Amino acid sequence: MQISDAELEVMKVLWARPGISATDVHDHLGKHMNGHKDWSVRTVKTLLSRLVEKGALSTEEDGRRYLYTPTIEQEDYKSGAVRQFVDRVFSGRAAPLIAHLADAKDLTEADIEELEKLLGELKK
Amino acid sequence: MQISDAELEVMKVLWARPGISATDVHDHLGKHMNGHKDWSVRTVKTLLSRLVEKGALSTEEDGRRYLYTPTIEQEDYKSGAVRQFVDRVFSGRAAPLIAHLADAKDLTEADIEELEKLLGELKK
DNA sequence: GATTATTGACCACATCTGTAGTCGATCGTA
DNA sequence: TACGATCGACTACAGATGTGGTCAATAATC
Repeated sequence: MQISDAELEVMKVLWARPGISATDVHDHLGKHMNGHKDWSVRTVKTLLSRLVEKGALSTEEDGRRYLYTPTIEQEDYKSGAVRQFVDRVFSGRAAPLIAHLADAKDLTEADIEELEKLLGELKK
Repeated sequence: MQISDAELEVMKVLWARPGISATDVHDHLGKHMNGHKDWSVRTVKTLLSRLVEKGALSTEEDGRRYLYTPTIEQEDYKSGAVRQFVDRVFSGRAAPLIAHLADAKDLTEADIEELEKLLGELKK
């Protein structure tokens, strides 16, 4: 189940607040998503429809409108996305990916601490 | 500069062997890429053209044909791809990505060792 | 009650992608 | 030298994606 960039933004809103309407999704996209998502309501509705078609969202009627809820957990989606990405760019090898993260200085102090904690758990 | 999935496979061949012809790229795709890339030569040529258009490859005439060479380093591409991915799926936070890698058991023993080495360097 | 706003259903349309095909020129081989 | 293989240029075409419009029904407001 492929989810496009724009669709993913919509999913993020619904993962944070499952069971809201198209208009609500539109409002939250405007407000919370750093402003750079100023799609029209139509556009958001199209994205919602496509996500329903794809089976990523389920709907519940609420009077004349629909309330949307993700059918997949965000964490499950992320796991799949990570695996796909590692396969695609790093031919399935995870370590080089981490090296790149470090390179790009995308790792903060906090990230490094978290990494250490993770490593501790992995070695158990 | 967006590079699609299919185009990336072509780039991988050319990163490994810069300055080869379309036919050579086609042959290497068949041989080395786990067999699941059995595109026709036409398809490979289309991908090459698109990559040239996008500026990802440069060409050098060699008689009647072209030799192709990447204009971007593979490592640079990877860094960009990682950053984009982290932005898109993890809203820019790298640590959760690593947690997912661990979750998905995509990390082998060797990866974990490499991670430790990396951590050592990061803490310096 | 009449007008306006909202909603879902369906439609539009350009660009990107995957996957080739056609054509005219040329190169190598019988 | 005639013919098939190969090359690049151009064309094709369906599905995905980003972005939104139209329309008819209905809800909300003056």
